[in-house]
Amino acid sequence: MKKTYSEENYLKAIYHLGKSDNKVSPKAIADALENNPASVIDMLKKLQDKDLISYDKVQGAILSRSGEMAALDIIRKHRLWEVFLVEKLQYGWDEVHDIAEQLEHIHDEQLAKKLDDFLGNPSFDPHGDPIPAQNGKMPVYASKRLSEADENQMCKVGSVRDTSTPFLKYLKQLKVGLGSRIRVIEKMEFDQSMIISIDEGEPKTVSSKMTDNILVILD
Amino acid sequence: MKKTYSEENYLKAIYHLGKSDNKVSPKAIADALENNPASVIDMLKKLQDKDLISYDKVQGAILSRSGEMAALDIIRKHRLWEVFLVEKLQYGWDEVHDIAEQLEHIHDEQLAKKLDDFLGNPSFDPHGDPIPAQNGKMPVYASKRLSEADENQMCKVGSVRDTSTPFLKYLKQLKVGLGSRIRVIEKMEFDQSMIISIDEGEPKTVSSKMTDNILVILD
DNA sequence: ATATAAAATTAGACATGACTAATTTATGTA
DNA sequence: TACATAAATTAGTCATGTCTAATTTTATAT
Repeated sequence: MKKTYSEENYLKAIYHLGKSDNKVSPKAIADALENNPASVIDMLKKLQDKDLISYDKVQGAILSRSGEMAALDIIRKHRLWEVFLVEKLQYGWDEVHDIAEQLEHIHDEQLAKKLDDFLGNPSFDPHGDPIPAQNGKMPVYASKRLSEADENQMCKVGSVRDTSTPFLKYLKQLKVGLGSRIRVIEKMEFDQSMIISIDEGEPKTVSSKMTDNILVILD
Repeated sequence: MKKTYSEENYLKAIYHLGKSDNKVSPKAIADALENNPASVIDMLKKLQDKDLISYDKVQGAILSRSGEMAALDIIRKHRLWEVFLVEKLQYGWDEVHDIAEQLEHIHDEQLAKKLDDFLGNPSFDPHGDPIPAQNGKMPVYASKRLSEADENQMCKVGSVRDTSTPFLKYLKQLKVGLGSRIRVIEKMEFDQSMIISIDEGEPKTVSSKMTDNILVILD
């Protein structure tokens, strides 16, 4: 039961969208995949026929057991390849997303396992995201969004939730990376923006869109 | 001017078929790609429109300059990935072809270069085939087909011309690998089969199909 | 030279996965 | 409640790359 490139991308998108507790609507999927809702509905029907998801207007799209395993398998491969690209090929962490997007679709029975072993069985990818095990289990570790940290709190960047190239480039510019130490100087009530100091540098203002997408470990 | 997966496969096939001096006919391409001549003709037209090849009934398909560069680029990537799979991920040389067939289509400006550096700039892939440089130049070394060797000639396996899984499995069974020493014991005039000794082992009979696809360095 | 076979070509169809435009269903607000 | 808007859905179209079936061209053998 091999899946097409497209099917795999839909399953992945549905998985990610399903993590937040909102219902996974055709519109949401269309936005995530940058295509249109009509196309999405066509594909949802196909995925439902293959028992990879269930879909109805009220519930939205929900991954079946096999759909979720398939999604986790793609995500596992995506993140393992990201580790490879950064650790072995010396790419920057903000450059690897699009390449991993392609590599994740390579089909081979043994590949993920062999790559995993070669990389030393990493638990997290270069963005700090957990790499699912073969059985689909996710390694977890305590973390909060930066937006949830209190004023004067010191914390360490553990991972980023948005791994799009523009966001990562923005972080690079701010000199924020995994492990960067951030002190919350002030939280603006009205728009949730924050003034922070990065690695004890001068204060900078960042939006809630930024702080919502950074996961930190509190000191 | 990025090429599709399919276009890349056609260019590669045309390149390989063009190496032997036969004309590259729709039939030959169809056989190589395991599809049918009608499909091939459709694609040849598209490739011609993009100036990647020229095609007419008499000459067959001929790669243009840009078509050849594109083909060499795919072959370069294919062979680099094969080195990676065998050297780093511990695959057997008979297992990697189908995976490399997928990996060769990954698009990224820097990838081939970075992979090449990571692998230590290898000149030959695990099957002994030369890896084109970025500029398309092929490393060369003297070699002949085993079928051209004389009786009693001692030689060393330098590469294989057919890298299909069935052929490689057959070689594995015969215990023939890169560097194996082969002595030609007898050549049968009538069907060009040969009796050979592999690494001084007991004599074995092999067909001309086999000896035509093994390249050797004469002692 | 001509019959026969093989190869090349054309025409028409199909699957996949996308699109636009029109329609229906929900949701939210005055 | 009723209108306005957003979302979901349907119908029809399109590009890509494939196929089969028929037809034409080329090559081969007697």
